[in-house]
Amino acid sequence: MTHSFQHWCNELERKLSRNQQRLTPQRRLIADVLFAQSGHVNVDELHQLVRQRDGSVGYATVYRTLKLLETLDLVHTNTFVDGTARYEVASDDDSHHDHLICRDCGYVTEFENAEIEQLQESVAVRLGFELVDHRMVLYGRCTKVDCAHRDAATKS
Amino acid sequence: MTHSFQHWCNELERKLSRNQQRLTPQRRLIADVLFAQSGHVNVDELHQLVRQRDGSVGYATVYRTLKLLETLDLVHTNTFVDGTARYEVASDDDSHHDHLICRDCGYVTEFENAEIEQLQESVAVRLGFELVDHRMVLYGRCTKVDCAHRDAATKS
DNA sequence: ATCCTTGCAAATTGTTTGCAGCTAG
DNA sequence: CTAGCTGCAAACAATTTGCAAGGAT
Repeated sequence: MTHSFQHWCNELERKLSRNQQRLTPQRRLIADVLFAQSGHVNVDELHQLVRQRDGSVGYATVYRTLKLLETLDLVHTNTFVDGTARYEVASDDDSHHDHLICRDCGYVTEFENAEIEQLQESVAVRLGFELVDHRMVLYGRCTKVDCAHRDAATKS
Repeated sequence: MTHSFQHWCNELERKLSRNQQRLTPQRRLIADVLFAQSGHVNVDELHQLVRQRDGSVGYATVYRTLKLLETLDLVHTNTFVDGTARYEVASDDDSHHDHLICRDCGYVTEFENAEIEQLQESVAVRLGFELVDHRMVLYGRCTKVDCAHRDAATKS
């Protein structure tokens, strides 16, 4: 499950100071905004949201901060929605969720499935690999006549 | 299983002529080179290989041809190796394979697993979607001390 | 003082497009 | 001829980088 911003931010500060790096106002702000979004923001969207709170933050800083957060393993990246990099806060525990995305409206749902993960593990072993990570995205369509999530698409 | 170039190329010609499009020498050459590579070539590599046989073929033609082949469903695209688009010949039947990629050497292995696909189907249904497609990539490491595929990496 | 960070602008990278000439039917 | 196709160069979009100035320790 996702934890509190407080906790996540402490984690961030701790990891930064370990490398003589600083939790600057810009970084804290970007982290805050990213955390507030439940997930899958791209750099442009994030930058705009950040600017609403501090108009002086530059594009490059958002890029650099996200890359930093990624190397600290505090956010995860994916590019499956529209090719541009999108970010989401990494979960605290070692749990891993995958994504199901609607081809009609672009709505993204998250899910976990231990059974599949187990099979992935055994596939890897059978092929002589130690499984480190995986990415899985299901593409589908709402089964209703009118895509139930179509509203969600227009908002983005 | 993958079929013969002959067959695949006929398929290409047929689909092209259906839309008053032509199987030009350039397109045939690109198709040939792509087919010869077992898979996962990017545009740059492909372009260089093509140029070895015909130095006059332009970059844009390679891009356009690949996009064309993709819309005709004769090749598949993926970007999971290094972010750049990579291509592989689409399989004849409706079988679908996924990829296992070594974090150490970048070697790509393919596999099929019906059990996982079945579970994906049921996950989608449970969430109210009709499953259309999926992408799955496993990231691992060779279990040997020396990555067994390291040589393959240096060649790319 | 030192060294991390920032904002800006310029540079890169991967990919797409406009256009004039060429080619097949 | 007409329409599709090509190569080139220019255009684009996403991301990265160099640099001089600002700020924390």
